[in-house]
Order: sequence, then C-alpha cells, then structure tokens
Amino acid sequence: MSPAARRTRRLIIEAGIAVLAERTSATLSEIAAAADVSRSTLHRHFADRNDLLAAIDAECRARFKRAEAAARLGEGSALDSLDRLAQEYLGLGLVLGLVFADNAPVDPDSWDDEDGDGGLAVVIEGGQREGDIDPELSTEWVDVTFWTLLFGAWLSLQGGMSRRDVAFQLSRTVRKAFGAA
Amino acid sequence: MSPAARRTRRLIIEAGIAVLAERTSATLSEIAAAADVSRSTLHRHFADRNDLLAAIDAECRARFKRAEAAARLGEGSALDSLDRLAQEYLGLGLVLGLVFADNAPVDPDSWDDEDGDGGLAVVIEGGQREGDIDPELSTEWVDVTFWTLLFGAWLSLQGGMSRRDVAFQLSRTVRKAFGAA
DNA sequence: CTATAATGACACACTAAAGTCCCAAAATGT
DNA sequence: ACATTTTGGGACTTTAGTGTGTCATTATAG
Repeated sequence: MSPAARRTRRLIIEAGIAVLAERTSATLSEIAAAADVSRSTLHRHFADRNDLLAAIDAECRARFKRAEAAARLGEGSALDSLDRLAQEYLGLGLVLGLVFADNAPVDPDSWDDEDGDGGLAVVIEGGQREGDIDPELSTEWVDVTFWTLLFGAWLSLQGGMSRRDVAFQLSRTVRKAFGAA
Repeated sequence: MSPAARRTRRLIIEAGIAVLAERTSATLSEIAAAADVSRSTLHRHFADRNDLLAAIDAECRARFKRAEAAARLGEGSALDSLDRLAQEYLGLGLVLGLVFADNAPVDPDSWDDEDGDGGLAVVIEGGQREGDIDPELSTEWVDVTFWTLLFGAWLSLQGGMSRRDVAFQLSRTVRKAFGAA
C-alpha cells in the first residue's frame, strides 16, 4: 500500500471513530464527509461496512492495548492499578464511545485471546486475594462496574465537564467504590 | 378507544419495550411479531415509528415516576434515598435498557418539567449540604454516575447474575461511592 | 517532469424497512 | 345471536442506505 493510500485509510478510520462514537448508526456517507473524502474513495479502501468496522475495531483494540500497557498493571497495589488503568482508558477519549453503544462496533469482550483485557480480571482477583479490593463485590461486578464508571466519565466529558474534574472524580470514585472498606 | 384496542395497544408497547431494550434499531416487523400482532395492526395503532417511540417514552416515564415515588425521596438520609431509588429503578428491569442506548428511544433528560427526575438532583444537593454525600464529588458527577451504576447493574442482570446479587452489590457500591468518606 | 496511483463525481442496481391501502375473516361485547 | 370493531394478509409505493462500476481529473513520488 502506497503512503498516500495509507494516509487516506487512517483518515477514514479516524473519522469513522469520531462519527460512530456519537451515533453507531451513522451512514457511510457521513463518515466519508467527516473524513473529507468521497464515498467512492471510502468504498475503495473498505469494500463494505463490515470491513471498515473491522478496521476500526482493530485500531481501537491496539489503542486499548497500549493504554493497558501504559497502566503497568503489575506494579503497586491492585487498587492503584485499577486507578491507573481507568485514567489511561479515559485518555482514549472518543474511542470510549464505541465500546458502550447497544450495537457496539467495538467489543472488548471479543478480544479475549492471549492477554488482552483479561488483565483487568486478573488484577481484580489478585486485589481481592490481597484484601486490597472489596471482597464483598464479585469479580464480574467490579469488572462491569469499572467499565460503566468509565462510560459515565466519558458522558461527563461529552457533557462539557473539564477533563481535570472528570479525571479526579473518576479516580476518587474508583478507589472508594472498589477499595476494601 | 375500545377495550380491545386498548389491550392491543398495551401489548404492542410492551413488546416494543422488550425488543428495543435489546436492540434499538429493531424493525417494526420484529416488534409486531414479538407482540403476536400483524404489522398492519401495529401501523393501525401507531401511524409511524415515532408514534410508537413516543408512546413507549410516555410509558417509561410513568414507570420511572412511580418508581421514584416508591423510593420516598424525602425520607431519611440522602444516601438512603439514593440507595432506595437505585433499587426501585433496578426493579424496572427491561425499561432500563432503553435509557442507555446511543440513539435512546427514552430520554429521562427530556422529562424536565415539574418534578420528574429533578428529584434526584435535589436529593444529591441536599445530601452534600448535610455532609451526607461526598462533597468532593460534583452534583453532575453523582447524577451521571448514579445512572451508569444502574446501567452496570442492568448489564449484570442481562449477563445472568442473580437479581439478589445485583441488588446487594448495587446498594453497596452506591453507598461506598457516594457516601461521605 | 512524467508515469502511476488515487480521487471525485457520477450513474446504476439492489435491498431492507417504512408507510399506505384494501378486503375478507375473526373477535368482541352487548 | 348479531352488529360492530378489530385483525391478518397481501399488494403496493417510497425512501434511505449500500455496493458496483466508469471515467475524467488531480495528486504523488521517483
């Protein structure tokens, strides 16, 4: 693939993330327009909708993976790890919007291969054994709630709350909700 | 409207809630099928999609209102009120699924008339003045997070967690997350 | 500068879903 | 039991979105 083609491809994926994050039912025309590209060009790079969705899914997966790596889940207490992970994920911005929609184009649950998001479950279980994370809450509950707290943080950002305020309150809420009493 | 017509109407609304809760892009045919009614009949009761959506919105609004009333927001501490409200809302079941979707057919934010959901904000603010609810968390944050915790609880239910476990952990999480340290 | 690649602007065909209409059959309730 | 409603089924039209293809124009990189 030539440099120009790669560039266009990235542009479209980027636009797709931005547009679909707000409305997963957005049309290909809308995405093309957002990318400042004709619909013809979009179709030239992505044969059909699923192609584009798959590419977006892959891109998001890579970003989540990078964020997870940046959170250094091994270091420090489990609660600290959870907090760091939340902050890193929060930094992903728009991408978060794709994870929560009903017919989500991006599904972290489908990334269960080697070490993708399984890291989260491992951290939670470890934290519960160490007495670090509230043992009255099940692993599944903490897992699901972790994501929904992130969802709330993203909604708050969309609603105009400052990133600083969101980051602080997300951190505080994660620690209070999940920390052992 | 005759009794029979009213009955059919309710059936369709009920089916609409059930079907749309799982996929907001479901077709009218699917809804009609779920209601054991022909598409003709559905269209006879609801001229177009928006008509049906409006009726569903109204129905949900009424249910949320009843749930809110059952939670007796005035009584006891703000934290207790929040807890009770969460439990009442959780009891609404399927209806919850309609609130969170990206292109949500039901939008509690649009119900701001006399005393609809404003009750929640009032409780939160009151609780913060009383030192009952964590003063480090803004009203908006608590509001949004309250809903997203509910969303997580609903997801857990969908995922097969028992209602009892969900109710317990939701209560615990609400109290820990929102309670003053 | 120039060959090659990529793009934009069309014009198509195809599909799924929405919405409209009609009429015969079935149910409702009094 | 019978008049009145309501329903089911089918045949339409319309619309929006998708996917395909072509061809002239423009951009790109060597």
